[in-house]
Amino acid sequence: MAVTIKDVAKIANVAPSTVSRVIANSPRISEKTKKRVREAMEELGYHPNFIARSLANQTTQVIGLVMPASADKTFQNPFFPEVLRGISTAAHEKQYALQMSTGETANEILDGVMQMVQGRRVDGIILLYSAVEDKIIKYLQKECFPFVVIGKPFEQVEEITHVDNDNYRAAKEATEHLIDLGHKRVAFVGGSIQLVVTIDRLLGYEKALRTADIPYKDEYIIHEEFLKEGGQEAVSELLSLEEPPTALVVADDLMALGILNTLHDMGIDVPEQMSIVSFNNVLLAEVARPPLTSVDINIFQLGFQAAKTLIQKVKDPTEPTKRIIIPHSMVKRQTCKEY
Amino acid sequence: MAVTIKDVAKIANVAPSTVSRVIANSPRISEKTKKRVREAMEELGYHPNFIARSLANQTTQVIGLVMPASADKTFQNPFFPEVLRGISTAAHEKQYALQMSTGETANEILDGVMQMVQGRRVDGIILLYSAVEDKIIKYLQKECFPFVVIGKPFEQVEEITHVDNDNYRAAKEATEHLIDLGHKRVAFVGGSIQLVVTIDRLLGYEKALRTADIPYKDEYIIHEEFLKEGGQEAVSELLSLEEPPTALVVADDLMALGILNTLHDMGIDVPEQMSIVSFNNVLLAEVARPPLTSVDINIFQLGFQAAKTLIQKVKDPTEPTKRIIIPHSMVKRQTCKEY
DNA sequence: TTGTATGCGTTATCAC
DNA sequence: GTGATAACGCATACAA
Repeated sequence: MAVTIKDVAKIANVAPSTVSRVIANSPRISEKTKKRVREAMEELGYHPNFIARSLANQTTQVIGLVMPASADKTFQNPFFPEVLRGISTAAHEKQYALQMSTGETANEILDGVMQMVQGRRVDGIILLYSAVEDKIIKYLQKECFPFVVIGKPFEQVEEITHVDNDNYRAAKEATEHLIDLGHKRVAFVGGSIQLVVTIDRLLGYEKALRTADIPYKDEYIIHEEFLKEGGQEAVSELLSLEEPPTALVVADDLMALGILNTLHDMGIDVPEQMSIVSFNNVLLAEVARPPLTSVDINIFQLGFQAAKTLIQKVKDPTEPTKRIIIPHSMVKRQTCKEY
Repeated sequence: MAVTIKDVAKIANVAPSTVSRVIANSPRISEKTKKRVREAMEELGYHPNFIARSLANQTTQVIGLVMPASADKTFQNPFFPEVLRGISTAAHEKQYALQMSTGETANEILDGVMQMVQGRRVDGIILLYSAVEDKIIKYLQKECFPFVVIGKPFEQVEEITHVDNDNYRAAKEATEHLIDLGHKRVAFVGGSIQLVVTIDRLLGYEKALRTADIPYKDEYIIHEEFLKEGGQEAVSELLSLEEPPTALVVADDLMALGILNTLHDMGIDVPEQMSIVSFNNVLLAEVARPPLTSVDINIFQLGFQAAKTLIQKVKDPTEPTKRIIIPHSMVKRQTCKEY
């Protein structure tokens, strides 16, 4: 059995409660006994038992993370390591640990979340994605459990604390950039329409077209969670239209990479024959050939602010609902050209 | 306050201990009372408190994960989401939760591990990488805490349970493939020499050369944790040699991608003027242009087996030390050509 | 400033 | 089969 607070108390000649107070650095303990107790802790190699502490004060110092289903393609996106890094940094600063959901399907994940919450394993939860009709959000709301969403909630935007980009504006700007370059036939290649981010970016794209008086065509809109096969299909579909697009707004760097390669195989030059703007600006964007013009959404900050906000909320449940918008910026590289 | 075992006991008209036995599905409780208790649990919406359970039976059902420092480039490698998926799958099967280390530097991470262990937050630990002179391993050994390493431990290979590929043989085979194609000037581009995997692959590479009676040249060995700038430098360095290599063994797909692009920029055709074999076979390998010939190391299995093995070890501490080797296989795509 | 007593929600060891 | 009761290790209200 490990060394406990009692052992320390004994050899420091104080009561266990005193040791507890020293750990909490209570101001009402004399420096003298503090020192004595600390020496005893040192001597015995004492380390507080977090589980016992959690049980006593009903708080775990753990944040639960809900990732997309691991069976999901989304999981492979470089977006996740980077948000994780942001979350991890903020959590570490405030001495919080991170616990991940496991599960391959949405239902398994929901079960996992229920375990975390009801089992009192975590103090709060961060959802790393936002999808339509999300059961998890509904559950957490019902339970009044502290949580923060990364991305825009599908419903009740005003009532749910979230950290997001202004994806509508970002997509609008990206599209406008293409339009400014003279493109009139601009297509949109998005990820799963189940993801709110896809919806927002699509709306921004539409808005830009409308403002520029460019007709919106259904054939120009493609949704796929593809990487390789899908990319090929999507691209050849677009190119076989009577009026193929001259520019693409692509929802994600990873997709853009796939498209870039498919175009390369088809002998279509980027940016000479096709311009591309994508989103996220992960490392891949720099390393692609040609390097991708991509909208930097500041993924690290997305995670960092989410964790920070959640921790505030956990510590003070009266904190009001917040919406935090992380700024974006377009990084121009070499995939866009005048038309 | 949430509903506890006592509440259930009360309305089921039994003692709390009986409820506990029902939860554990003890055989010495009559089906009749079991049913009654379960109905009560249902009615009240009871969920067991994991923290309390952990305290009582000294086990958390949580596995700790030690990732590389988040400041580290390694963190960005697509390797991690994939091992995570493997670990997550195995953990989920056995009802274990996952807790991640946080921290930007090696020391911060060591502190975190100490918290996990001493704070009794986790039942066992998986190290997702293996580096030379690792303090964490030494600490875990000293504490006799159950852990498994993914990769080969730098020291005491026989005494540490680990899950690894035969990286020596994998690199040897990759190099031999190049040699079989007629290449005599084969260079090695590896990641951090602090990583044991790099060392193993380098040794395999050397062995292949020696076996084929090809002299080993220091100028042909490059180590860098680069992605973009580094890649450029490394490549131009190699190419400016009097006898530049005609083929490259690259330790990682991500690096290979960088090199591919640098070569492309320099107007050097792959595979016509330069052949490349890389490792890991992540999605990137397929999506690169040309698609990479890459050694598939079965990352998912690496994670899956690690978690499975750790759980066995946690449940039965007398389990002997194990070394599990996950098979690899070379996936030939389009980056190699006869010389 | 410090000690005592009690509770946190379970599990486990006795009894009966 | 089931019920008291004592841990598990710590925090805290209340005393002193």
